[in-house]
Amino acid sequence: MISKKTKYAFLALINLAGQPNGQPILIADLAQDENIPKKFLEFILLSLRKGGILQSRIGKGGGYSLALPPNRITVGAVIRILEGDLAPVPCLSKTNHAHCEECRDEATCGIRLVMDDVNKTLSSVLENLTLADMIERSENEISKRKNVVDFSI
Amino acid sequence: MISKKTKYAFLALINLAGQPNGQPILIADLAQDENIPKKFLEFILLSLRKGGILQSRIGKGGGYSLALPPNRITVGAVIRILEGDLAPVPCLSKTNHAHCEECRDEATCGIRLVMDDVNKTLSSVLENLTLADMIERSENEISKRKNVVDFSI
DNA sequence: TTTATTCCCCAGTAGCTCAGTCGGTAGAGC
DNA sequence: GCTCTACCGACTGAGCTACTGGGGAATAAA
Repeated sequence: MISKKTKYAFLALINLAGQPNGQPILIADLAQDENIPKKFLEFILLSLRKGGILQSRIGKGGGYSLALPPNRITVGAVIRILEGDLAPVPCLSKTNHAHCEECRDEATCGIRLVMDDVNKTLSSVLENLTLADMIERSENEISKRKNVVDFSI
Repeated sequence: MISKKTKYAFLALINLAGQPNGQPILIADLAQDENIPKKFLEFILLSLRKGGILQSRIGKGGGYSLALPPNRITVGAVIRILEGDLAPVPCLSKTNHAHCEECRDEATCGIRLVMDDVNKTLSSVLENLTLADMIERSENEISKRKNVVDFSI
């Protein structure tokens, strides 16, 4: 289950992606638009900036904007920035690998071997889905529903 | 990331699967064998029994044993019993569906649409991996390593 | 150079979950 | 009826989640 933090991040990113020619938007406006607690959003955007997904400018006319085009912002990257490593067991984590104390032999541990499969599958799905997909899917769904309504009139 | 509870559960299940002709094993023995806090293991085994994966007998000669053959105990079922629903967003949960208050329109929410894909992929992977796979993979790895050692002598 | 604007950053907090622990109850077999 | 075993509810300390508050620092316009 993704945290609220991550969900807020996606809402913010979708909003930012909709901004005409990448114009910066203020934390305060974004917070109001998306109904996200301002201070919390501030922290989220900062994390995304440090993760290289957003860029910011201080002072008048400043704000946040995407640092990459939406089709290069993967769902996996966003989740990894906000939730940390997404390995299902500590011994599979690349960034902060910690071997499991319960494990007798890490190399032959069945749990690890099976979870590695899960991990690989999950990673590949999350790396192949992008912010652009999120937006496209949503738009497709909206127009599909609109057509249904139009026909039914 | 799976919790320690779930990892203990897999360790216990692997141990139980190795028991000759499904003989019951005591919580205390299992706890000692696998280095799991006894009281904690007690609760885990109880959950698995309620989930239909284990069966128990009280009194002398009692204990726990598998209620199903290892190839019918899926990794997904075990995780679901111990961690609860594995839906990535509350609005995708089948068992306790709660719509996300942030969401304007659930039907056209891009986050939901994309996460549904993730959810489906993850579910199908977890439902296709079983306790038998865990054991088999581990044994394969052990024999593979043993051969390497044999040849190197 | 002042001032308004905007992000940056640290510190704290209520409530919840995780990983257990304690103490007792109830059923099965001898 | 005694012993062995699983069953069950309540409790706890540490750490995490979802925030809130108070300033500080960079930037641009005046």
